[in-house]
Amino acid sequence: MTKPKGSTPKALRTREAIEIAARELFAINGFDRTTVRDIGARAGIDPSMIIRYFGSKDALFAQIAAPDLHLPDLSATDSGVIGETLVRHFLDLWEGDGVGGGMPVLLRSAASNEEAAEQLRKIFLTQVFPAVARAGPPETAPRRAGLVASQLLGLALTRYVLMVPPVVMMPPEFIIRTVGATIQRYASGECLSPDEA
Amino acid sequence: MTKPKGSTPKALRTREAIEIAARELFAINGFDRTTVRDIGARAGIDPSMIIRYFGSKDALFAQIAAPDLHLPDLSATDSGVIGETLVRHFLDLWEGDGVGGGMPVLLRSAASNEEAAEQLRKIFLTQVFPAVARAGPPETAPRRAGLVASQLLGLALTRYVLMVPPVVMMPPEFIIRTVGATIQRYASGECLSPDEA
DNA sequence: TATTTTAGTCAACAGTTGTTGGCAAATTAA
DNA sequence: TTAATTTGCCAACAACTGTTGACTAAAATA
Repeated sequence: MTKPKGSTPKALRTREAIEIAARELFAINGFDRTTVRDIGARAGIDPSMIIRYFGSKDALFAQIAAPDLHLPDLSATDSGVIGETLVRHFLDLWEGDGVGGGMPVLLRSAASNEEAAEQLRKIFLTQVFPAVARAGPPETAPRRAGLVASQLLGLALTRYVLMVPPVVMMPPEFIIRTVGATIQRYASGECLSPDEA
Repeated sequence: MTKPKGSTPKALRTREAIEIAARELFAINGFDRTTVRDIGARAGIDPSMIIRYFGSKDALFAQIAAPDLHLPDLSATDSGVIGETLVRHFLDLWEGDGVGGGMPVLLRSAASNEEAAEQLRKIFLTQVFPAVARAGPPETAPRRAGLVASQLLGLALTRYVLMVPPVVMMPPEFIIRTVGATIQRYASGECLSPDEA
């Protein structure tokens, strides 16, 4: 035994270097415009290593672009501040360099990469949907979650990808208050007629 | 004289065929994943014609992706239905196959194409901004327009590009009412403190 | 009709892409 | 230290990219 192919300390270090470089480049340029040669150059290793470590460029992307949103349990928070809580959480996630940085990666790539789009729908389904669902009547849960997603992703798109000037300049507290109020209305369902599923 | 290089009826027909094919493919696959060979095949002509007619792939894209939103003059409409009017207008534009179809094209491509992103910012600046500006106090105009853009583009993103199921299923009247209310709040500035520019 | 101009095709170019096999160097295990 | 693996680099591949020039067929002009 004792033949760990790819788990020696040196291997783990370069493996992580590749992941970091890939995450940065995918976030900046998207999937298509990021080449394995670019990633290799940034990680300081030969491009061929990327294939040997991850099998293919697509496989590498799949491993990079799986962010955990760590959404808070909204059923526990005061129902009056659900919107603010959600927006604050997302801004903290996106503004920092944490693992949630996988979100801009997906947003940049989802436009032309069906796999990335599927990944984003999955995140929406498994993380945003349950969190929003508990904040209102179950019948209207899909629509409430859909509206929340449209505003939240629109914010991320205009602020981090398209970089529309006034949206970029807005201080976090301002966004939390204004957009938070919208999310609040969507999530609670106060904007829906009682008879529409 | 009488040497119109590219204005003979036959030339105009194939030129239009190229534009149509390009518009469709750009909208479906985005800029990067659309090749001149694909466009040529769909238009039924040799790929080299595309270069001879438009100069380059980028030039073709620039001509395709310049949609005119034809936004209504909101200063003339009742200030109470500004939101609904705007959302209804965008849905009509996007839902149909008209010239406004250039919007999904841009949205798909803007993620990885800086030129497309710039184009989208330009459209925002020259069309959405003025329309929204007249609906409230001038000092808050940039922020109001920014918020409007974030919700409007988020709607287009989730409904036409990412195709988040519940957002796709929403009937237009539902969107006009719910999202329209949000746009109304953003555009009028009723969600802003009076002292924040 | 004769002639000039244009539309269109073909083949090929130079560059870039993801990916692979062979070989030297370094690290690990004994 | 010596032997066994594995990390890493190099060169090259096949496929695909946008783009170009030469040549043929068609159309417009006279």
